[in-house]
Amino acid sequence: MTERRPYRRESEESRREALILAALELVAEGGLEAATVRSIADRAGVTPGLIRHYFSGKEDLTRAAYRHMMEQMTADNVAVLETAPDCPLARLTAFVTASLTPPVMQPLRLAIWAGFLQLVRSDAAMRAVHEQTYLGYRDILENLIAALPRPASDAARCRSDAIACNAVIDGLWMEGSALPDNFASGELVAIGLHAIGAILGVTLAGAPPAPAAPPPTGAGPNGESA
Amino acid sequence: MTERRPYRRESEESRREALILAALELVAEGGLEAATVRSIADRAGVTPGLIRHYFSGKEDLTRAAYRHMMEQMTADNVAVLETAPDCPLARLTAFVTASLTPPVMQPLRLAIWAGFLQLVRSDAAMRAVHEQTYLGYRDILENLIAALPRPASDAARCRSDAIACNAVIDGLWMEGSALPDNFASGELVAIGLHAIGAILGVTLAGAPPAPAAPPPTGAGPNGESA
DNA sequence: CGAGGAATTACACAACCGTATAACAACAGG
DNA sequence: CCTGTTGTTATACGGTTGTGTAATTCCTCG
Repeated sequence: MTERRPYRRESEESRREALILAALELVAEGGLEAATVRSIADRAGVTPGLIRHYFSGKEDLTRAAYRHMMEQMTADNVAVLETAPDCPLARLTAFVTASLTPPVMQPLRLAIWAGFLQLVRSDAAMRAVHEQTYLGYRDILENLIAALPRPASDAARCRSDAIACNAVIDGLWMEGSALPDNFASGELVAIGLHAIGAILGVTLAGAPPAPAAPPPTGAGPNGESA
Repeated sequence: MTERRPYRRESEESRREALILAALELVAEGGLEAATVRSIADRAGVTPGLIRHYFSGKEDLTRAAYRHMMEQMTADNVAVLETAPDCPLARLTAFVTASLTPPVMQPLRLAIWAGFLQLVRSDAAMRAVHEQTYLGYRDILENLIAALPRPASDAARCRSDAIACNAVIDGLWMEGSALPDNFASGELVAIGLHAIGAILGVTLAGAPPAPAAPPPTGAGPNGESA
């Protein structure tokens, strides 16, 4: 006669979050295929059956995890705007800098993002999440650009500029995450600020707000500070 | 008594290529997890056991498929330079345009690229292929930039400019592939040329060489023209 | 303090995965 | 035409996957 494992009842919210975080960790470490129901449950400290109690299936959990990461990534990026000064140039600089430094720019996040991308293509619900997050990010960028003191600020021009600047950020984010050893510290931020400044016709001073601050140790795949 | 399936003997080269193409198609359609030995063999018109006759295992086939796609992608992009005129501006314009139009910019290619990215992180051999392809592409771009008639063409400046322009291309390539419905035809090319022109301080005429040419029908995931 | 209900575990099951191996058949050389 | 080689198929096996279901235990409420 084997003894049944003891357990504690917990709130639906904390259980769901624990399962989502476990899934994200596993995707970051070994790709989507490493995030099986058994490994997720094991890392979350529960048994596999519990997943189907809080999610209708593995696909449901996967969608929730993807939405969680995308929202937190945008939130991390937007957070810097709340403590940024009123000067439009400084706000844009802070936003771009945040996009190209941890915790937003992290190899693990690229791994998660890429791992989910295949689902974005095939699953309509996940594509909606992706589209909403992407357009939301670009909208913030477009507003920052529209607030700049520039001679001509056409509406269509602001859209094009936002797409271009977003591409610069995405491209640098991707390359810096995929090949972190090929770039010096702060190099990508300087390049990004210079390129975006050239596109917009303004000068973005690349004064680092925090001089070479390393990422917090022991952070999870989303850089959440516990 | 069931009848045994008839078959034809074929060369090692054609069999290997058929298996690689089948694997790429499946990764493009349903991600890495869709490319099982059975589905690959089925699409290639053979039985699963044959895979292990031409490859030491599934991992071996996966590596070969990744290398095949990366090499063909670079080749497609470089091909336009052979028929481009001598004018440095026109050559850069053609190169950027090719990077942001089919067959290089294709949703299926982004899917394949993302599907393999997790292996790039964990497998040293695949990371080497990735790094070599990326740096090779950027090197071509850097040479095109260095050839431009510009006032100051510092070596370090050329490197920074190449990284920035590469980021623009990568970002637009990614966004255009992930959300193809959100951009008008030719919009990404125009934005890319304008942004890169602004970064480099030159004017890139966005004269479309082929007016609204649709991608070739029935092309495989690599756009190979049979 | 006792009972109801729900959170959690435990177990079972069919389907699928990659791999190994033996049997067969298509083609080449005599 | 026949025989040997080997490309190819067929089949089997252990392991893993996602899911369905019953049993159990924790907690709340009366």
